[in-house]
Parts: sequence; structure tokens; C-alpha cells
Amino acid sequence: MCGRYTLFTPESKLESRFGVTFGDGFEPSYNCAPGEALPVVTAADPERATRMTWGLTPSWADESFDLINARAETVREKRSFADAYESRRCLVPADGFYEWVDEGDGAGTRPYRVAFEDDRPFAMAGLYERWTPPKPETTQTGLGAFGGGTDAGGDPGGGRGEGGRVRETFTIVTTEPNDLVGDLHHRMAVILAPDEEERWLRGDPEDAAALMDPYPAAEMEAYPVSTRVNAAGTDGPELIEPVGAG
DNA sequence: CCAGACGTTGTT
DNA sequence: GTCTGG
DNA sequence: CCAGACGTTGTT
DNA sequence: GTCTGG
Repeated sequence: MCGRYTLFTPESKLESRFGVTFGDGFEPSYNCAPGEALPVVTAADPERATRMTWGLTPSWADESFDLINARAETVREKRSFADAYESRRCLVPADGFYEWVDEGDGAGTRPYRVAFEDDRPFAMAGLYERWTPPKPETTQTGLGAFGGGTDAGGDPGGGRGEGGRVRETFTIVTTEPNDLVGDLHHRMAVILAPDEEERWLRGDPEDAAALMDPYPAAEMEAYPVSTRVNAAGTDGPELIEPVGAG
């Protein structure tokens, strides 16, 4: 899990639920996919949700790195995640996620939606990173050709959306499934209870580690949906309508 | 020491 | 088969 | 996660 | 950047 999720709860409800604004081009989606810019809540910006690209790129990596999940069991020791785990944990708002199941009937995989029975939004445990392009190649021999230019080349601008791109990316932490999801898959996103969210965001790393357990299955449901959700580009409320299980 | 990897999922 | 794009 | 591409030369 | 492998 978690390679696709939903976030269609109206903006106003999300704002009261998470205590941040969701401006910045927020659009509800029934098909949030890797590579898309999606809202996350960070301690660094307590006022607003920030849109980041799903697929974490470590600051030292080349741009092609994109890690959409991080295993809870090892996240603290892995080089790709250790930094972010220590100081850049985030909440990934969602109101459901999809799971593809091969039911062994030769029909390939079938998508299921997993959510709370009342479709209320929740937070998945996430980590984020900021990535900046490598400094432009300076001429070797001695000082730079043009007046010994030190750094400060491209764009010093600290804000987002500057000329030289600063990529902000996130990943979703996974753990063992609960009883409901266990019937579909052997991994599940870490879902935080509302009273755990603050500790995930601002608690010390040791305390945060205790939060990465499977969320109880009570009050959750799973049901098959149309394969229309397979294509990442499609969207619309029909994607979460139940279909026959075959 | 330097070079090279650094991740998950799923599938075999 | 494997990587890229969505 | 799934879907879809996966390549070059030369020409417009 | 930092760890692992040789």
C-alpha cells in the first residue's frame, strides 16, 4: 500500500479538521497519484497546508529518486529517510486509499477503496524533503572565468516556484495491515489518530516511533470500485462508487 | 582508503 | 523486462 | 499504485 | 550527506 488515495472532503471541512488553510491551488481528488502535487501539513508552516510532490527525493540524491513509501520498521535507520524522520515529519490528509487485489480468477487485479465508514478525513504519517539542483558547473582551472564568481549563481529566492526549481517531496510511511486491510494486502499506510497528530508533527523522534502501528479496523470499511481508477489521470466521484465484487 | 549505494512494492 | 509519467 | 513507453535520422 | 562494501 499506499500508491493511490482520495482527498475529496470539502476545503472548509479540511481546514477545520486540520487547523490550516488549503489554498495554494487545492483541488479535491478521487485519485491522488504519485508524482502529483498534493497537500501536506507540516510543523514548519502551521498556517497552511503545503503542496508537495508525492515521491520523496533525498536532498543529496539525483532528481530521479522518488520514494513513495517508507517502511515504519526501518525508517529511522535508512539513509534516504533518517534525516526527514528526525526533523521533517508531516501529515498527509486523506479520506480513503485504494488497494489493488489479485483475486486469482485470472481477471488481473481489482481496485478496492479503504476508508472510514463515514468517509471522515484522516492523516497518514508522512515525511518530506526539500531538494535543490546541484550548483552549476564552474570552470575548473583556478578561479572561475568570469570574475571568480562564488556561489549565489542561479536563484537565491527562498520562496516556492522560483526560476531555479526547488522540489518539495513527501513519502507515506507504511506498516503491517490491520484485520480489514490484511485481507487485501500485506502493507498499509500508517494512519494517525487525531490525538497522535501533534506528537507526530512536533514530538521527539523517539515518541513519534510509537505511533507507527496499524490503525484499528473498527469503523473502517473496504469495498471494490471500478477499474476506472487504474488510470491515474481519471477523476470524479464515480471512482468511489461500490461495484459488484465478482 | 575510495567507490558506490542510498527505496518500496510485488513477484519469483 | 523495466523505466517513466500520471 | 497502474498505464504506457521503450528509438534514430532527418525533415518540417 | 552518510553508510556499506571491497
